This record gives sequence, C-alpha cells and structure tokens, in this order.
Amino acid sequence: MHCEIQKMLTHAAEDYLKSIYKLQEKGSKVSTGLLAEALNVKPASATGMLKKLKEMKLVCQERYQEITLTDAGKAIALEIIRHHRLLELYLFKALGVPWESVHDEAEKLEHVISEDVEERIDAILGHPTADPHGSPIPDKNGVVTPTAYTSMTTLRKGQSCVVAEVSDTDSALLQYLGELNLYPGTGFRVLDVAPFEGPFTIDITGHSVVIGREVAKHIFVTDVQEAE
Amino acid sequence: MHCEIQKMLTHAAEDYLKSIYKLQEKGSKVSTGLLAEALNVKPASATGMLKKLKEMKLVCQERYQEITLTDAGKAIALEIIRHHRLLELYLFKALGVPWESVHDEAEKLEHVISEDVEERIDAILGHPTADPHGSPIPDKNGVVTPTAYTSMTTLRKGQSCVVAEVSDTDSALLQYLGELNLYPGTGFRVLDVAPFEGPFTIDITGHSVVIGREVAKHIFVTDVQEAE
DNA sequence: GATATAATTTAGTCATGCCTAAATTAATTT
DNA sequence: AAATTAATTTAGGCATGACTAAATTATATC
Repeated sequence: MHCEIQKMLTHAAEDYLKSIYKLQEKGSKVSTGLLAEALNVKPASATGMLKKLKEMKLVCQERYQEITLTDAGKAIALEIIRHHRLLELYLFKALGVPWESVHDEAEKLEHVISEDVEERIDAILGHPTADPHGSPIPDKNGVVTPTAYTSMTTLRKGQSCVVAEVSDTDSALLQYLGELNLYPGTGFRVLDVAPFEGPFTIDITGHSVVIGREVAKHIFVTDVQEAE
Repeated sequence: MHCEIQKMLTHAAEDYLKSIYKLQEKGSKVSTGLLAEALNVKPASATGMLKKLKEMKLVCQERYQEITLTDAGKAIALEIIRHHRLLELYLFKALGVPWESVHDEAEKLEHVISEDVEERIDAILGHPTADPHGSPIPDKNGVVTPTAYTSMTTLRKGQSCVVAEVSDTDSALLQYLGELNLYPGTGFRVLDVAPFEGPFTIDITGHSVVIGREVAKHIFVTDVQEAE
C-alpha cells in the first residue's frame, strides 16, 4: 500500500505526516505553529516541509489555513504509526525493553523497518490491537479501532475501573506509572478523591497509592463500575 | 565505549569506517578509489568524507597514501559490525527472515539500534560468535575471534568438511546456497572434482549436488578430513 | 476603521553528503 | 628523462532540512 510513494519519502517527511495525523486525532486544528512545536522545529521550517508535502499531494492546506492529510498522506501516516506501535510492543514483550524507553527506540526504528519484518513481528505478537501504552495499532489496511475510555480525572470515590491507555510522551512519568504497576489492563478502585481538585487515593491489587491530579490527567480508564 | 563520539557520527561516516575495516580485514591496501567503489560512491566523495574522518582522528592517511583506522576508528567500526551481525542473526533466528535478506535489513538497522537493545539481543541469542553467514561477531570489547577456514576450491575428491562461512554480498547466491542447505555448520563430502578447473560434485546429507567453481569460491570450509 | 498583536510565510544561511569536471600528483611506459 | 595513464584531490553545484530575520497576512482591540 503506497510503498512506491513511501519508499521515496524522507524520514523527516514521514515524521511530519505522523505528527499531523496524531494532532488531528487529538482533536486539534493543525496549524503550522502547532505542528512545528510538536516536531521541535521552528514554524518557518515547517512551512518549508509543508510546501513539499503539498506538492506531493500528501497534505492539503490553504494559505494560512488548517492543515489536513490527503487519503494518500493519511495512509502513509497510519503505516508509520503501525510500525511504531508494533515495534513498541515487540521491544517491550520480546526484548524486555522498559516501557519508558520503547517510544524513543521505536521512533528510530519505525522509518527503517521493512514491510516483511513488520509482518513477521505482527504475526509473532499474534496481530495485537494495542501498544504497551494502550494506543490502538492500525491494521495492515490502515483501519484503526479506537478504544473507548474516560479520563481518570472524572472518577469518583468508590468507582473501580481498568487502565485503558496512558500518554506516552513523558518517559519519567511512564517510569513512575510502571513502578505503580499502572499498565493498561490493570484494574484499580478509587478509595478517595481529596476536595478542591485534590489527589486520588486508589487501591491497586491491595496497595493503596496517592495519585496527583496532574498524573491522573495522563491516565485513561475503561470499564468504570460503581461501588458494589 | 566511545559512545560520546559515536553518537555524533552520521550514518554515512559509520558506513565509511565499517567499509575501511572490512576491506582492511580482507587484506586489501585501502585506497580512496577502492573505498569509493565499496561504498558505491565516487572517489571525490570519499575524499571529502575521509577529510572529515581524519579531522575527527578516526582515520589516518598521508596524502595519496594508504588509509588506516585509528584505535578509536577501529573501535567504532567493530561496534557497527557487531550491531550488524547480531541483527542478522536475530532477524534470521527470531524473526525467520530468509538469510538472503538479513544483510540488507541489518544494514538499515545497525545505525539505529541502541546499546541497550543490542545487549538484549545478544543475551537472547546466548552471546553468539558468528552471524548466519559464518562471519565472526566481535564481542562487546571489540575482540574478534576469527574462524580458521579454507576455500572450498582447495578440496579434493574424497575429502569431507563442514561449511564455516559463505560470502554475504550476493543475495541471489545466498538464496541458491540456502536451497542446497549449504549453511554454516552443514557437513558435506566431495564425491568428485571435474578436471580442468571443473565443478565439484558433493554429497550433502545423502543428496548429490554439482557446484560450479564460481560458487565454490564463495564457500569456506573447516574440519577438512581425508576419506576413511 | 485604525492599530497592535499573533501567526505564517518568504528570503537568505548553514551543514551534510552526494555529484561532475578540472587540476594535481603518482606510477608506468618508452 | 619525458610522456602517458591512473589515482587522487580540489572546486563548484545540488538537494535535504534545519535555522534566523524580515515581511506579510490574519485576528483582536480600541
């Protein structure tokens, strides 16, 4: 799928497409400035790359207006994201790389892995649908099945739930969550919510832990059940 | 080991160091032209990169004279080669990538893999000493233990031996050797050598196969035994 | 509606790493 | 020793992808 096009794309171009997709997915109106910030690049540099991506018909943007992906651009973005998330899971499960490191490792590998190796990894992992942080893995045809979840910050005293996804941007945070065993799939119960936007006290497999609101914002949960 | 230096090296620079090492290992007097040919680059381009590598004290070369690696340059070359060969073996054994493809895949991955992932791969493979083609894998300290072998072309009628190494440059040849089961470790016996530099007829696990001289040049054997 | 502020784009620079063409140096012939 | 040939280096160019500074356009405020 679009291999002919993708083969000639530079790593930088792939990163731009991926970033546009992820910002779009997050619900943001993608602007040059926002994209530049996400890529740690100055806006002027983003303008330059966007010009090329527009010429390649991978991106649409009216002057000074919102940035969107064409179907071809979206297909490539999804392919890169698929590479990334499969690699993250593979590094985590097959090589035992700590989950706070898998993102950075996958970031380098995703541009370099062949479709053949990707398919082998996919098969070995049993065609998984989520990466170690709970983000959905697009299938070979670029179809994403998003998981339904709620922010942990919406939980109330007594409710129990299962971790669905955690944000994967801050590796120190991930390390912390890993120490608390707050991996996707782990269940916990809210013992208390302190007043005035205060921290959560939760019970994870018998241990009582206090989680600040800033951390809770990065945790998304599913299967929310009222206290029995 | 030299991570500080290597981290700032470009992929191209790493490839140059690796190529110089491999040519040197092969016994060639490394010249600009030879190096350029090995890297599929014009001699003038090699001159430019060599200038930079000399400034970085990774390479020594008097004007118009032979090219050699400094200790620092050699250490980096060996590290890249270690990455490459460990990756080849991992791709072959863990992911089932056909052996004629592992070289090209590893070529892309070797510049991108972290030391941490490398060590995990090394451990999972049980600290192996040779890649799928039989080339020795340098250890973490850059120590290479070369395997002693003879060219298959030196064999005579009646001798038996074990494949030690095959050249990994031609993927079509590798595919052919794979079909014949001529992997390192496989034993065979010479049934006949045709006169006038003719082909070899050999017995591999009960099958009789004819191998041309051009192919035999790329096969290296060990444990040569006379007929009993 | 004029103006201040924010966002975006243009223009010009720089570093890589390749290229070709021309100049230089080394090695071989005669 | 002179001339030819081969190898190497210099010089100048091109594409990529980043940057800064200045110009432009859009938006918000008065």
